[in-house]
Amino acid sequence: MARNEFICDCSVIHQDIVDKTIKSMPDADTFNKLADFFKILGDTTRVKILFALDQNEMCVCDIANVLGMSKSSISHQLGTLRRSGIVKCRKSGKEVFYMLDDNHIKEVFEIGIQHIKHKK
Amino acid sequence: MARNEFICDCSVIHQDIVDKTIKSMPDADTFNKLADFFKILGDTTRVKILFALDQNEMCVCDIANVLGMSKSSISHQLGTLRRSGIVKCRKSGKEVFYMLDDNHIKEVFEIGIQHIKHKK
DNA sequence: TTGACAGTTGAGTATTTATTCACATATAAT
DNA sequence: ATTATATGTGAATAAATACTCAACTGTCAA
Repeated sequence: MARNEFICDCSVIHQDIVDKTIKSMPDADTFNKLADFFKILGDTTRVKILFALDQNEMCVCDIANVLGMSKSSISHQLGTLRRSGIVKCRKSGKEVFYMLDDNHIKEVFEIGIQHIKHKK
Repeated sequence: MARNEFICDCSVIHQDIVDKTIKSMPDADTFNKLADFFKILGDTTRVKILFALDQNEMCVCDIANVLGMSKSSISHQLGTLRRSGIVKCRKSGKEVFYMLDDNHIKEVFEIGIQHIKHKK
């Protein structure tokens, strides 16, 4: 009770479960990085980009045309994906070709699709 | 060129790739649902809740104590998770026990952890 | 050098959303 | 009935963020 009043306003019902669970929890940094990873995938535009890049490497202009969006918005999102280590790029003259830099993306997508089909 | 000027301001560099990719893209609804699924996972509090529930079913008060957060915020997040079909609950007297309702969660987490370790 | 094109980027705006707060609901115990 | 406890919920606030716009860099070609 002494500790809990500083943490939240409830009386703990199952102290044993709470203690056991707290011990098993990874550190905050792991949770933050995990959430950040999923946050990146949690945007329609980025999901489309990643799906497209899973098929071919593409330049910014190609991606913009596939998604029917402006180059600027695509470039912003590619920057986000690049900083997250999910895509990488290679320059070729004036063009910059983007490609996936994480072979887990396809697996994650497949599980996601299983989820949405299961819950249709 | 005629179509592209309505879509974005760029001249398409690789029309064949663009056309092929557009054909392979799922419908917008699928992308939206996929992004929504990942968006749910893209929050530190919800990730922690799901990790905890993967170990034991727990009541709201227990979860609040494990995370060190208010019952209200936990309840809000549980509502979000419930509406997304990721957790379900059972009532027992005054208490409401929450548990996972999607066996894909653990798999998705494992892939996410692989990602963050790979990119440390 | 000049122009055209591919891409990047910072500021601004509008939308989404996580938490808090206050209150409501529900169940159990007295 | 009344009280206490467990949870749910609407409104408000603050923070995060996706897109647009305008300007910029860098590269190629004439």
